[in-house]
Formats: sequence, C-alpha cells, structure tokens
Amino acid sequence: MLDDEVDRAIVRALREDGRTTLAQLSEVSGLSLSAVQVRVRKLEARGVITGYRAVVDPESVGLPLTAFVEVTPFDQSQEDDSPERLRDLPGIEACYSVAGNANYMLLVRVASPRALEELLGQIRRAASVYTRSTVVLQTYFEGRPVAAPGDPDK
Amino acid sequence: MLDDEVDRAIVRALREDGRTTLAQLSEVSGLSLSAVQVRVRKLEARGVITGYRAVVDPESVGLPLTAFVEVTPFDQSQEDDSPERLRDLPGIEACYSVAGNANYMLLVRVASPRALEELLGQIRRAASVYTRSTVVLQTYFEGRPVAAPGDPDK
DNA sequence: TGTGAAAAATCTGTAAT
DNA sequence: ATTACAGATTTTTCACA
Repeated sequence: MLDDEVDRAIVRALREDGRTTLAQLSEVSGLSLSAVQVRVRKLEARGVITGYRAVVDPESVGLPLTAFVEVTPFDQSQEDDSPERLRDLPGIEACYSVAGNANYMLLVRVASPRALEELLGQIRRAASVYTRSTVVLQTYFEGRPVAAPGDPDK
Repeated sequence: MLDDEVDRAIVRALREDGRTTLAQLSEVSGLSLSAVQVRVRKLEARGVITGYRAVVDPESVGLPLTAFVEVTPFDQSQEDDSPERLRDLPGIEACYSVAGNANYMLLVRVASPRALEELLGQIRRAASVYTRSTVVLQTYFEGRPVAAPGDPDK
C-alpha cells in the first residue's frame, strides 16, 4: 500500500521513467532529496517497487512473434504444478492462472512460427497440457503505466 | 537488430536491472567504460532500448484485479480504429491486435470487480465493441526477460 | 520523518593513441 | 576501441532538528 500523495508521485514518476533522479523526484514530490531517497528505499523494501527494467523492443532482439497461450491440463484430477514446470522454458514472459476455460494464460515471445511450434510442444510435454494460442499481429501499446485509483492521470 | 555478443550482454543486463551502471556493463561485456557508453546510446537511438521503467506491484498501488479483455467490433464492415479510441481509457495497460475470433486483446488493471464492470462499459461505448473478459486469479510471473535466440540463458 | 551539507560514486564529454 | 582526464551530476552518508 502507498502511504500518501508523496509516495504516489514518486511511484508515478518511476513508472514513467525508472531512471528519474532523486533530484527530480524531490521536485515532483516537494520533499527534500534525502527524504525522497528514504521513501524510495522503503518502497523497494516494502515490495511496492519490485525492480527496474530496461524496456526492449522484442523485434530488435530477434523475438518478433508474440502470442497468448491458454493452457489446460489433460488430467484435471491430478495436482497441478504447471507454473513451476513452465518457469524454466525459454520464451515465456508471463504466466497467470485465470478464471475461464483454461487454467493458465501465458504470454510468449519467439523468433518465428517454427519456434512457436517448438515452444508449444515443450509446454505440452513439460506440463501435460492442452494449449490454445492466439497470435499477436500488432502491438499498439504495452506496459503502459496505469494510473492508480485517486491518482490524477496527467 | 543487435550487432554482436556485446550488445546482447548489455541488453540482457539492462533488462534484468535497468539501473545497471556503465561500470558494471563494462565488466559483463568486457568492453571499456567509454565504449559501453557509446553502445548504450546507440541501442537507445536505434530503438532497441525504448525506455526504463520501475516495476511496481499492482496490488500495492490499488489495482489488485487484472484481466484480459478480448475486443470485437459490432460492425466489422466499418473502419476500425479501436486502439485509438481505447488509448486514453484508464486501466488499459496493453493493447494488441490478434489473430483469432477477437480483433484485439487488452490487458487491464483495475481496483475491483465493480471497476472492471465500469471499464468494460467504457470500452464498449468508446469503441462500439463486444468484450469477452478473462479474469486473472494469480500472477506467477510477469515481464520476465526472455532470452533472445542464440543468447545463453544464464 | 524530515533537512542540509559533505563525501563518494557515476556519468558525460573530450582528447590522444 | 582503449585509456586518461576533467567537470557536472547523482548517490550516499552523516549530523542534526
């Protein structure tokens, strides 16, 4: 949870630009530089900020094909540890359990249709699941910072 | 596109930690600090690295409910500018056009089921579309750096 | 918590090789 | 690309209200 308006301002700024300096955070929040530093440390320690990442264009790194993969175990009577089994497969960027026909939704990035075929095979074998894939044709926007409730979107 | 193994090492490090210093990048890549600086600048200029973001726990910022929303226009004979119409709605983190029954797939973050209902109404009205939502029950992992082909995953 | 100032580390630009 | 150097910026640390 966020404490106050200052935390919200800090988080908003760092979501937009993870390299925002303490001086800049000091300006937008109104606090002194030192105080801002303490706030940031606490946000990190509390798990509000879990890390910092460079955003990389998937195409540029040889992963032009994105797909959603719905995953459903063959045998629903068995204990299901699919996420653990899928964790180490290459190309899986995200894994969610979902309320719907499928048990899980994956977001995968691969180099080609052939590589997707390969990965789907690995997924099916590793977790004993059916897969249903939805190929992404175009990414309009992605990872856009979502305003928290009560947070004025600028 | 990435030039060589050095670029790959730099990108990999910055995906893991967007705050990796040039000195650290110099170590992992084997290049001198100055050379690394030039590389990073070029990667940014070429659009390989498109930005830096703090990763924030959605729950902590008051957005505990995540959902996938498939979007399909009522009238497929009309020109479709859904992405533009949806761009400014609050809570939509990503928008993809997809190959499947639906035209688009959205990833949305909201504060509550009630807020999801509200957002779905906004989506339908703004873009004249049907929606089909899949609620996320649990996020196992998300935004995990995916190794590029030929990139040894550590 | 917060502030302010000094110290340490990092980044940036330039120049020579 | 590498090394070296200097100036600016940022981060860190510390003393103190």
